[in-house]
Amino acid sequence: MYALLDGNNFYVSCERVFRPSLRGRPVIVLSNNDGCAIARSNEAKALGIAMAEPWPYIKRRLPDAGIVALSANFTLYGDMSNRMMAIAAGLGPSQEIYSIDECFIDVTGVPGDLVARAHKVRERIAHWIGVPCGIGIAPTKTLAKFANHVAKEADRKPGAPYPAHLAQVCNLAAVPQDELESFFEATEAREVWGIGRQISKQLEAEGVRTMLDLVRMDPVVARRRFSVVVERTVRELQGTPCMAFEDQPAPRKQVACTRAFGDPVTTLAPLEEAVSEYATRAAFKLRQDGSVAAEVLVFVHTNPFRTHEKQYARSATVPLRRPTADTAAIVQSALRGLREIFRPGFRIHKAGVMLLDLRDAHVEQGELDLEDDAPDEPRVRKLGAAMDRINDRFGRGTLQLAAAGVGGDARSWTMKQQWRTPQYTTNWAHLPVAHA
DNA sequence: TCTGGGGTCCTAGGACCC
DNA sequence: TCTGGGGTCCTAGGACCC
Repeated sequence: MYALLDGNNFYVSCERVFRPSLRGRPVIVLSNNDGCAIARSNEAKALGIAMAEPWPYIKRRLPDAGIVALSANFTLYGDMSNRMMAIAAGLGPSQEIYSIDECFIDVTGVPGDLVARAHKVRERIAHWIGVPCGIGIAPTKTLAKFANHVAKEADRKPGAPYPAHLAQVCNLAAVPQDELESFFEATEAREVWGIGRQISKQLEAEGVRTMLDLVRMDPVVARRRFSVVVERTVRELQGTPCMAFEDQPAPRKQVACTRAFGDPVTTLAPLEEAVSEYATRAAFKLRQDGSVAAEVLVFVHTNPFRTHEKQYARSATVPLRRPTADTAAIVQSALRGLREIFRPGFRIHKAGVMLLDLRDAHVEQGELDLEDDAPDEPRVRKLGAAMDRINDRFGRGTLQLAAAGVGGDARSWTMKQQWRTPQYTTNWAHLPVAHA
């Protein structure tokens, strides 16, 4: 038996904890570069603001709605997430953190009234963290996701199709079969976890419109007509667990740092700065994971939405001399790749660095040192660790490679973040000051 | 006259998720 | 003011091996 707990409108709820005046108002959080909406309060959803709707469109469409738009503050959300997850873990013996705002908890064998226990955890999170959340309980992960959906809808719009007593916490296993089927019938197939835009279109063509149609599908047919992925979803909806519970997160297989620019870039120099910075950040993530990379991929492309502009998109994969997490080696390789793919005459909109073919840093393939300039790995690692400690203590960017650029204002490529809120919980300098 | 059977590994592209 | 960023998994097809 699984529980799925997730924060309601998580990013907006985090912002509201520190600015209670935002409660009851339409609030949205924007993507990097203040591009489009990535989180919406219920009031914003009621205005018809869609996920990923570009901010300029929203403003033009709803100039007088009193919408509050905030730039994404991932440092804050990450810290609030850690706090929420720590309390959520109390729901059962093991937890899988699935994303920044949701986790599965294996509640198999937990004694007592599961629903009452879930309500207590919810209240504790609301009280201690200040973020509202919903909890769904069911025999499989896919059904737990649906139970969570029911809990949220019953809270937002009690009555039909989901009764008020299922608000906030919904244990699907306690819902009678005929009522359950009425829930399934009231839900479109595309709402199901794992059924996206393409598959739902294909399902519709086969006459599968509601979740009930999907539940009644023969898994063998699901596999033949679609894929093993759809088959698993169907089986999960029928109550057979097909998705592993991963309380020990598997090591990542790739690490990326990519950004769209605040203003388009046309020359090599600022691109080199940006790519150096992205490579530095990616290398840092890699060290945090305890991994090393064997390949660096760098890419640039123009803005694909500006169809009237000349388009250009290229990437280069550069093998590393030996697997490493050394910032200097990774930056050098990324820059080498960049110089290979750069062509003047285009308005470059986005660039990124990806580290591929990752391995465990503790498993090292020995080799004969036949070159004079072979890097001294232990010293390289010490240098990297020392830089990380200094940056951890004095702030990110205290020490950096000169390649990433030094001229503050000259860094025109940095993203726009016009309405960034303070890092309330992680930065002493951002603490509010009370004046007597 | 005319070309086996069984397998692995890699890659690109598609689909999905939050 | 004009469209995010970071991931995963699956599949088909090609190259290659014996």
